[in-house]
Amino acid sequence: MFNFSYPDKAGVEGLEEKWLDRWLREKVYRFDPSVPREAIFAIDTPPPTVSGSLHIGHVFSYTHTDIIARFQRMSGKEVFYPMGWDDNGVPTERRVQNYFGVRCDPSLPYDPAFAPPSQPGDRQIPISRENFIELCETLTAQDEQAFQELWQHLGLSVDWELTYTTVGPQAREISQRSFLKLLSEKHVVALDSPTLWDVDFKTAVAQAELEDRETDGLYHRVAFSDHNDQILEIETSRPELIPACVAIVAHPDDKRYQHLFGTIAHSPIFGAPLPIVPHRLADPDKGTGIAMVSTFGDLTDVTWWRELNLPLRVIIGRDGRLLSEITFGTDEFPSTDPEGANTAYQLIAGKSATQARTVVAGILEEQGLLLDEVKRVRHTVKYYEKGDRPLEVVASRQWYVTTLSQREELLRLGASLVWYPSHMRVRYENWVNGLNADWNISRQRFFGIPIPIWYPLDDAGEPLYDSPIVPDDSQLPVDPQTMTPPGMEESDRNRPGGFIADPDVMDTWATSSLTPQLATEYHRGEDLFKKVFPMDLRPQGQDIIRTWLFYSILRSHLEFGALPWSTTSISGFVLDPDRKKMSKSKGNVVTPMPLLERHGADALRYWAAGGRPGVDTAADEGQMKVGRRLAIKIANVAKFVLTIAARGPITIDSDVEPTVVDSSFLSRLEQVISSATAALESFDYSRALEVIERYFWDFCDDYVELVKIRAYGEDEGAGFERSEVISARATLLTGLSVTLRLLAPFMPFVTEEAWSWWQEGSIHRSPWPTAKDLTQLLGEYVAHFSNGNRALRPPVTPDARAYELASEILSEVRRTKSERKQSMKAPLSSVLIDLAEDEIDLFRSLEADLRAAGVVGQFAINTSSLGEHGNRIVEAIFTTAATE
RNA sequence: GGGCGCUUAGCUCAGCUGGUUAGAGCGCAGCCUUCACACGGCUGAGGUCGGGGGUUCGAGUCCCUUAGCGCCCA
Repeated sequence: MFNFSYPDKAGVEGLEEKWLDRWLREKVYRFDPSVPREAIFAIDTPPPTVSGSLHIGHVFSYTHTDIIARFQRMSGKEVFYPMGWDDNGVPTERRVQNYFGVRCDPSLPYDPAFAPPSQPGDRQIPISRENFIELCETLTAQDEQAFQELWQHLGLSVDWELTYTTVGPQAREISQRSFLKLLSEKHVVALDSPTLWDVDFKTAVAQAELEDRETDGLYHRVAFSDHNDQILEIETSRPELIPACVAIVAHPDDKRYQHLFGTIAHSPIFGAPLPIVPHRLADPDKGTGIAMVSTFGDLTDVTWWRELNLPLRVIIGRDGRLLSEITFGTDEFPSTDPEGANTAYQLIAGKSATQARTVVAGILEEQGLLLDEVKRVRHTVKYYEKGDRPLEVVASRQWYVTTLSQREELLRLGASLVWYPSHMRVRYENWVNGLNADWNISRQRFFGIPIPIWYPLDDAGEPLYDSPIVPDDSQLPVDPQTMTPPGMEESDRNRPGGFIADPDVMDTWATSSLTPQLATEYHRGEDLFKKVFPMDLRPQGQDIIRTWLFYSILRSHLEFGALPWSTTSISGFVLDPDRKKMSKSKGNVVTPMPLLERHGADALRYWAAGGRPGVDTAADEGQMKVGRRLAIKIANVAKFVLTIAARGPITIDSDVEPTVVDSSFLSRLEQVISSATAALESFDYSRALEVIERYFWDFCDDYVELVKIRAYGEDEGAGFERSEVISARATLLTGLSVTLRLLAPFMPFVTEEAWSWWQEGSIHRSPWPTAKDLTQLLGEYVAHFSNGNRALRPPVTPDARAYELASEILSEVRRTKSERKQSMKAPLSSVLIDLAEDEIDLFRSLEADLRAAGVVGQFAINTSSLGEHGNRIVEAIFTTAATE
């Protein structure tokens, strides 16, 4: 039996605090790993970047996932739903620098007494690598707290005992072990080669981190000289690279330059001999159609250098400035005029590329080698996505993960992954098809997971890169900067015959791409991992398909030969209320906490659930208000139904058969259950909500209104049979039970509250409603209302038209009253309605409910003019003369 | 330049495999307050589906074309 206990006034205030606390205490969302794999639904949660700001976009996409998680849990799955914190990498470093006003100087020794200033000063304080890392750890811990509070307030049904981070000891261990495994299988290699390089961050970056930006550039038309000392006009936007020039290229079919192929030209100012060679990548329509090749101005230069076997003349350093120790007239930098070349070079040595450009342009102009006005152009230049200056190409030693050779397999895996929405697959395919480099995973940064490698030093103290020393598996995780390789002593570090550590850390994606392994605790023995991997769902943003999703597939493929999950769901962005993209610089970022406090978690979730999968959605407080109203309505109708139900058992002498309209209503409910379930099974939470919400308002406006008088019972004097009263109460309660459960994934707080007024246990662990439960539930409630003495007789075959017809007539009665400006309670003495012949019997079975709900004395039936009036109601006579 | 998505009521969006008078919410207008709900309820007025062409008995829904917006990639 039920324990009905509901408040006098139903509201939604304070539900978050009450239920959050209880859910945590009662471990409602705890994952039970003992069940078989088929009974598990595993989610590879996106670990939010904790150093980033909290914004409404987080609420949006995480709510989508939580709705699915809650649905799966109620459907009987044990939901593996961990939370991760992404605290790794450059964003954290940058935040620590700004927050504390410090910078990392790896040459400094550790200062155990160091404490950051309370306010960042004007100048960044240099601190040691270890001090810097400590600050990173301190700050991320704080940031994680703020995120956790938001998530809990929002009601995410995460199991907080499954939290992981992307830079902690487990992450280090898993990342390093995976690195070493790929290394032993030659899927990770170190190569000395030209790399895209950010001169401010002083690190290599990968293709996925590039961004094309349209920038102002200057085209200089420069006079080179050909083998006959004739002028050869070449256009370049980077004249400062003339000293790094190694060749000149034109398209093989370009008629203008056929006669020059095979000859030697010379660069202006520096007099370097330059072979003129054909290559298909030279664009005849660009400039004069003939281009200088430098090492390196961009990635095309790299291709030319490689394919044409050109020499290397590096003048740009890792800080983006021109190297000082360049001498012309040497083998490396040949020149017909070493003295002039060196004098000119002295003017640009040590300058930034931009400064040097101006200087060289000045010299060219002075010497009459600038053939035309310098032209302003808009062109696209590659930037590091987090960087402020164009990328340079720098030759350096980097670690790469095999990628290009896996293209076909990666496409095949992408095709076998289920995508919601499905067109997002195309973005992945475009990316894979456009790959042009292996994945560079080494970064020349401080806060990250170290490359777990040392190198022996020969007797001259030179590192032997070809024979790296790897740690024992039992040593992991290692920091090669502070730990020593097997069999060596700390005193052997940096000493001829000893060893040095690899100075680099891994790209943060090299760890984030392992979140399935991290979450399933791959490092701890393989029980959980074996059971849960591959996981079921990867929810994530569309912006990181080329990084997180792509890299995760790549790693899983290389290591396990399989997809890491069967399905991915891709969320859209949140736009500001004016449908503009939110960004810090525009200052239009919407922060979630004030909204949560103003409207409540259920209301924000309602708004989020309205954003269809993959579709960009505006932060709309209007929708949040609608959500809040819905939550209040849920509480109220629940209270009302329970008020009626609490009137208690009625004595009757036969079993109960549900009335025609009651079973008709139940068949509508059955349809709602099946379409909502189907939508949720295919991750279409917004469609499910739409179906459920529409039904919910029908339930309130039509069904409850239609039967409430009957359900009150005999003492209301409405003249219903006792069994009809029980049928109404049982159906109302059935409707309420199902309605609350259908809404629970969307509005976990108010549904839990209403559930607690009459049920044991959390609604979030109660079974998801199914069509076949309805009869059983109804039977239980019939038994309840008949003191356990009576059962449910098999329901009549439900006639869907009954509930429809009743709703239609009730709605017309309301319209009639509204049009005559009468109260809904104004009595009508007589209503004349149109019915088809075959509707009359059906109507008779609804008539008593309609008379009660519409306060109608009697209905008169007209069968002759159906359809002529456009309405059912032909005429309505008010008991007291209507004013019109 | 290539790709993907979008263009339906004043606003934000549904409309899945083509089929009865195109739907919802917000906003707007009108009405209704002691008996679930004024942090409310009921009722109503608004569109011919970006433009053009085609397929079809029939198209918002398929095809072609065109314009605008957004995103991704080069």
